[in-house]
Amino acid sequence: MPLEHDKKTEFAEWYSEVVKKAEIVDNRTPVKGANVLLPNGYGIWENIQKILDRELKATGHNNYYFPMFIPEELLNQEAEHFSGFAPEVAWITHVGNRKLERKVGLRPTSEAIMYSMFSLWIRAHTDLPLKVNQWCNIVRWDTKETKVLLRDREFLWHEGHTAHATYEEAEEQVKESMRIYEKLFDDLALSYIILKRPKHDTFPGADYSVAYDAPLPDGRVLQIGTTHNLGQNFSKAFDVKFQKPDGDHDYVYQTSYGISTRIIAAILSFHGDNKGALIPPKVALTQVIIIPIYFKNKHEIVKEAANKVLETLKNAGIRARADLRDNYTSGWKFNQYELLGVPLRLEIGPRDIEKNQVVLVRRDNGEKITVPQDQLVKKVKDTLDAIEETLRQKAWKRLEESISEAKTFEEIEKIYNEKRGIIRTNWCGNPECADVLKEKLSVEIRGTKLNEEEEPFHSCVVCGKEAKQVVYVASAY
RNA sequence: CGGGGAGUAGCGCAGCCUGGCAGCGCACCUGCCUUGGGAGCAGGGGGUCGGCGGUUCAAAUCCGCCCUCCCCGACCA
Repeated sequence: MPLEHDKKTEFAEWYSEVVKKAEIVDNRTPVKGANVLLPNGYGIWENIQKILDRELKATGHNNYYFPMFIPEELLNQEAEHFSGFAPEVAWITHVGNRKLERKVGLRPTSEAIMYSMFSLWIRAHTDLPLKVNQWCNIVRWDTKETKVLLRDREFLWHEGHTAHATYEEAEEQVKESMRIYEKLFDDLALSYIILKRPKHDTFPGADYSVAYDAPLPDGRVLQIGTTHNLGQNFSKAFDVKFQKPDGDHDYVYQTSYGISTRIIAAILSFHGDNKGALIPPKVALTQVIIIPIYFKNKHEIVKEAANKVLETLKNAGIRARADLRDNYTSGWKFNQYELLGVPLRLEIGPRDIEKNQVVLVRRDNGEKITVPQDQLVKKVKDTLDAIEETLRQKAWKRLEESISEAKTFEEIEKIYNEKRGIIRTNWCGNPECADVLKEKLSVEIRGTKLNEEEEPFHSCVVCGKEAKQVVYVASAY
């Protein structure tokens, strides 16, 4: 077994191991929580960027780049927003030996800097909607323990920010962002539950937040994406006004949404196994690895055949690579590329050349498929699709299995101790009851179903008073 | 921030108690040979033993101070 730790029984250790051995991240950097994304990891991000960027542009977003420096007074302009992020903002206080009169923060998110510019750009309803996207790095200097990709001090993300003339348009924008995200998650074969966050867990300064929680194998959930309806909270704070057709003035209605490199942690956790990573085909740096099977005196023939197959696949738009090195045995390569998570392996040796065929081996189930050369491209594409579909089905099955129901505190406690997962239960709406859950069981009220009023089926799981909502509770990263 | 553990080659570790040439496995380089599930043989390269100071003829080893990382807890958008 290539990995020393078992995914099922030692998930935390397995995760740390797979992140490093699958060459996703090298965290041997001088600064805790700020790591190197290696080609096999950054490649996932680049492909996510391509997918998202295409959709964002198709829906009228434009890419911008804003400064990463945010003066304190600007960040402070929306009080709730500031107090939400203040504890983890990194500040520049000195330049050389000279102390700055006003310290400058490194963006923990870009609302403040962006909206201060929006107020300069937006004059009238004819300037709306404004749909801004930015790809950038973010700094959130957690003093507590960091964890590769799950909680880094510096990470990459995309952030969409829009301004609209009406609340209804902003509502529509929230939905559009969700459609874009759900399409991406589908490409990544991730499953999730969509929740409207409770008040106390709403993005600082937002009217409400919608988030995607993905069930990880250890029973905890990971937020893989989020979208906020900001209402007029920020436009009032940053004075983003526009003139309406009737001549009146109003503050714009805003939304923001984001997906970060954290999602790579979800990809690894969902699809990896004890052999290593398994990168979903749509985002894998290498989709097909070609391994020549050499035999004495037949090196050149095999090498030539492998190169020919490589060309064919590349010309068909498939991200293929051939490992022609002869100082590693084919067995070693099989294991290596399984560790790296390449979804499909193609073997070609003297026997195959004679029969004018190749052998495909699926990373997800190890199945070997013999393919005539003239069907090569089609079979490879079909198999990549089949792998993705298998991963997707497994993912949704996991979500289904992770949800359970509890009426009483004792039941939650029991479920928490046995398998965790997502627990459907009832809540009175009092934040104190949420605190009790967090303190006693370290589980959080993650939210309510978004477009579905669910009738409480019991009294509040903590205090026993009348429940107002059906909520979903989980232990989160 | 509190409690515990650990820093020796890229990785994993031994050596420390009892001071005396800095080692082992994997990885890496060269050559031969091999290749359909992690081959073999031979040769080779790589070290501020976390840092600073002290004791000593002599420190990876003993003493002091500091730094970093990991685990548990607290805290945390």
